[in-house]
Amino acid sequence: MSIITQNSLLTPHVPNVPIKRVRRKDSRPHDLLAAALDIFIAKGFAATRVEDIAKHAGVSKATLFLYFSAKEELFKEVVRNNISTRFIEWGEEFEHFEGTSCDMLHYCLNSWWQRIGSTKVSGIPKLIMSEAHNFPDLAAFYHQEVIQPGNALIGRILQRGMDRGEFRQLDLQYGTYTVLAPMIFLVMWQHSLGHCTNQLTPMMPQRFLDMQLDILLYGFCTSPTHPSTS
Amino acid sequence: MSIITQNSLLTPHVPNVPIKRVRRKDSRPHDLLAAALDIFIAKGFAATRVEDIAKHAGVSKATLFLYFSAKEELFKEVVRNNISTRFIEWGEEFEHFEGTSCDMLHYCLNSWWQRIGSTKVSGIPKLIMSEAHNFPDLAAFYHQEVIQPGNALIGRILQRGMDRGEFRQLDLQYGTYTVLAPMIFLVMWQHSLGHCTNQLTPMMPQRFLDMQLDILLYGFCTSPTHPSTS
DNA sequence: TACACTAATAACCCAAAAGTCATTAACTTT
DNA sequence: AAAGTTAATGACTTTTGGGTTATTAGTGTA
Repeated sequence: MSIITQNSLLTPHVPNVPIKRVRRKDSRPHDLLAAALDIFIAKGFAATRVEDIAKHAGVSKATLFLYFSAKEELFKEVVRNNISTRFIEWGEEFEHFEGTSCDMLHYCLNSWWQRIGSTKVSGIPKLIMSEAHNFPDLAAFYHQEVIQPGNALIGRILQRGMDRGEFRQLDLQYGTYTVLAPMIFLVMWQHSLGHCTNQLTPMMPQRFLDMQLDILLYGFCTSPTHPSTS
Repeated sequence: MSIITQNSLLTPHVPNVPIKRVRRKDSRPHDLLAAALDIFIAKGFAATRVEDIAKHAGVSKATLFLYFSAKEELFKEVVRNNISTRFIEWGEEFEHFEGTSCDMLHYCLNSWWQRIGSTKVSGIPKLIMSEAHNFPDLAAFYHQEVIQPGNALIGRILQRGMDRGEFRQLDLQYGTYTVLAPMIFLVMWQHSLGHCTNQLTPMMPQRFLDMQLDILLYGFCTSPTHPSTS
């Protein structure tokens, strides 16, 4: 933390030997967004220092502000890049989905796990839940950009299940929360107290999710037995 | 934020008129803990300024440090005062519980809601889940002081239910998580994105909890119908 | 080689905030 | 009421971190 810090991550060099400047206008935004994702996830929003992101991307803090007007804007862009895009995929997949609504809910949780839950991107929902209160602008942005489309997708599955007589008549809003809750719990747990517990009683997220899905479908479905995990 | 800030909350006074000092050695710790609870919950741990707590309690920052050696120690004391004490109550109540294990689980969630979930104290678990990663010491403390005893209590109910043939054979660990998840979700949601959603689609926690308990018991119990919410 | 053009940066500014300490003033005792 | 005790505080130190700006140095062109 003394003199050599600068650029030490990517181009370690002897102090007093001036650093070779590199011009890469095209790749900077991408590099910065990748670095931002890592650091935001590791530290949270408030605790992240913009300078760390810059260093991680191999540039100076001033360069970062050349490409993003403020810390909050940078973060928003990270969300758009890593999450918003997912909803387009899901939307299309759901459009053409063929199987039962049980399968659909199953598929929903599983693909969420593969694309978000099990990846580092899961740090973003955790970050938002954690800091929404201190950054109401970010909260509103995330609500509009992620929560609303996400809940709409879940609601669509439930509605489909009810329409096809596969699910009981459910309250859409609370039914959605019921699907959402295990995902939020998992994300929060793994990024917080999970680390304390895991040495003593390691938690296997897949297994947790399977169990939740089981109970969930058992409660939702009209037929007494539902098609178990295939 | 200029000259008058000092003590403005409790004893607003004209600038340049020196403040009357008050000596209340006995009540200071209590006052400071009460103030700390409010501010920590409102802002979170990192974002809370010790000086705000002091002002809220009607003393100077230096006075606070006279009674608590550091911000973290103050917070720990808040946890002990507001949560740890609850586990003594629950432990005793569970010792003498008479009814079915369904009732017991019902009672567990309901008294949690009344004593923690619906009160401002619910801000503490939310705070911990949010900031555990940045303050590993606090996380470890909370894990030992709250999570372990809490999980033990839940596990006790599940074990009791299995022993008495009321519940199916469940994995204790994941069964516990299944009970925990809706509580964590509720607390996180209400203290974060809940504020965004509540104007559009207000969520009624009681109703959410009832529904969760319903699904939960439906999945846990051996008898096809369980005693519904009485 | 000289000259623009602009990507990149070092150095700076300013505000916040945890913790410390010498000083002050309220209470107690005699 | 004078002296002693100690609760309370103002003022200070130090570090941190978001954002700005004047300067530097790559790159393409003639």
